[in-house]
Amino acid sequence: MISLDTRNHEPIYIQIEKQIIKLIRLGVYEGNTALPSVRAMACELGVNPNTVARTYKSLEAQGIIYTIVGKGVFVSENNENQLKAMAVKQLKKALLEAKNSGIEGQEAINIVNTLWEEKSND
Amino acid sequence: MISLDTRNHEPIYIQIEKQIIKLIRLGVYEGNTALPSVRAMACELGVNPNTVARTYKSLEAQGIIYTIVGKGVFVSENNENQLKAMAVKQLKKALLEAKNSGIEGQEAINIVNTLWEEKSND
Amino acid sequence: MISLDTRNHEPIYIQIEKQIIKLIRLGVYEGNTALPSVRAMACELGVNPNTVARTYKSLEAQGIIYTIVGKGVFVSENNENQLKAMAVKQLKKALLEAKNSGIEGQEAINIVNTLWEEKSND
Amino acid sequence: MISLDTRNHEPIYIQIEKQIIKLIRLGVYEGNTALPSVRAMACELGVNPNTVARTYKSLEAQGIIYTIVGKGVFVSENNENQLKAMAVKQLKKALLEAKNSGIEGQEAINIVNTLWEEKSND
DNA sequence: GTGGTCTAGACCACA
DNA sequence: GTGGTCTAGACCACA
Repeated sequence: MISLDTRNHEPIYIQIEKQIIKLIRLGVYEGNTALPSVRAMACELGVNPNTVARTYKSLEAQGIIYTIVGKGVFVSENNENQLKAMAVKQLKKALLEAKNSGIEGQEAINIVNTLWEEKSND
Repeated sequence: MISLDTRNHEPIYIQIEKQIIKLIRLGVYEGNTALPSVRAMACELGVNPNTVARTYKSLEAQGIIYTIVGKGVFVSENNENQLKAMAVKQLKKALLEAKNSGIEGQEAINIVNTLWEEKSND
Repeated sequence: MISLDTRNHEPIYIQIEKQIIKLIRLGVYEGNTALPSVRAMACELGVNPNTVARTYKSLEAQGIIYTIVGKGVFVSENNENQLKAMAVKQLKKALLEAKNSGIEGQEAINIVNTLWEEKSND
Repeated sequence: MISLDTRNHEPIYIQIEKQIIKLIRLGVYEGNTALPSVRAMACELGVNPNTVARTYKSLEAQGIIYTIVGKGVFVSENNENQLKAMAVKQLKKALLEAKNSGIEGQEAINIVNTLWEEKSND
């Protein structure tokens, strides 16, 4: 369910992180259920366990997952609000850049309308 | 006119690039006029000439500036459309991510309205 | 009477250990009376018996409990002084660190006063 | 200036972290001056560069230092307040544990008085 | 078995 | 030269 693009300059551990967040958002990984172990995930993705461990550490630092040493890594409960807040924050940053690039509010709204009319795609 | 934030993890050459683009957009650097030489710009900003050279290379690769060997670096003419298209493309990408993160169109529009009401800030 | 916080990174066996010490201090477990067996305690807490065994081993190494093979695990007599001494030692260590971090004696006393005014909380 | 105790169960990267914080507090490393590079520090301490990198990442996450990729790692300015707040927080936690261990406020104050009378030692 | 730490060392972007 | 990422793999505490 997770695909890596090694040509992409985005670090692998970030690519994994983003896709896990998406999977949590979609409900594939539910609250308090275990994620694949570091080793299992690493094996599945064909990357080094250290790389997955880095992803998990980052997600834990954000409160999205929690680890129990010796038991595994688990999805935090009720992180909907948190994920939403992260998305809003990113959107604001992007919109501010767009504004600074000379895009008018009406243009931005037009783009929003066009994109949200289409069917959702992941 | 260009300010660098060394604490920001955005590479220096990208920070310079973005601000040159903004200055071109604002008309500070006009079509077919010369930009400061690599050395002059580097000296003014207190950075390594290699860094400015990297910025200019990137801008040239995008067609925003052009080099005349032995004479200097010049702003391309009529790159308004191009700069606009770049900004729109970036915005679309960001909005698509927001949509995939579960943000509703109306929410996005509300954020747009809030941000564009405020006074322009750089 | 013992509650575990799996999200806390403090190892489970240490959490159990601290709470047993507190229960002994509070007189819930009295001298020469038996603690629940490893299996009973593990079952009650929903943890692996190995984990409880580790706790008991640690408590025995500190002389707080003793084992009679085939009969069970018992609370040592007269360990008040010992528990007190342990607590004082830990406190001294923490205060020394605080002092080395530049905290003034008066500040420390103020914090003490604030904390001891409040109602005891576990 | 930094000494490691490999027998100590405290991870090396944490030991380094604590000692760098102390050196910053003591003014050995001043604001906006560079720390030894990852490689230099690793060489000096006889540890792997990755270990030092982990320390620096952690310090950066706490805002105590900042890195400029390609240039080095620098001490943040004005982190006195921050370092102080960290120390106070740690002290509060330790005092709360002491209180829960049955230590009386007056005893804690006595220990404070005893320790702060002595000459400061690092 | 599970995550955490650490080594040894490679390659990369950046300044 | 500087930090960032990644691999390969070892050893450890913990459950």
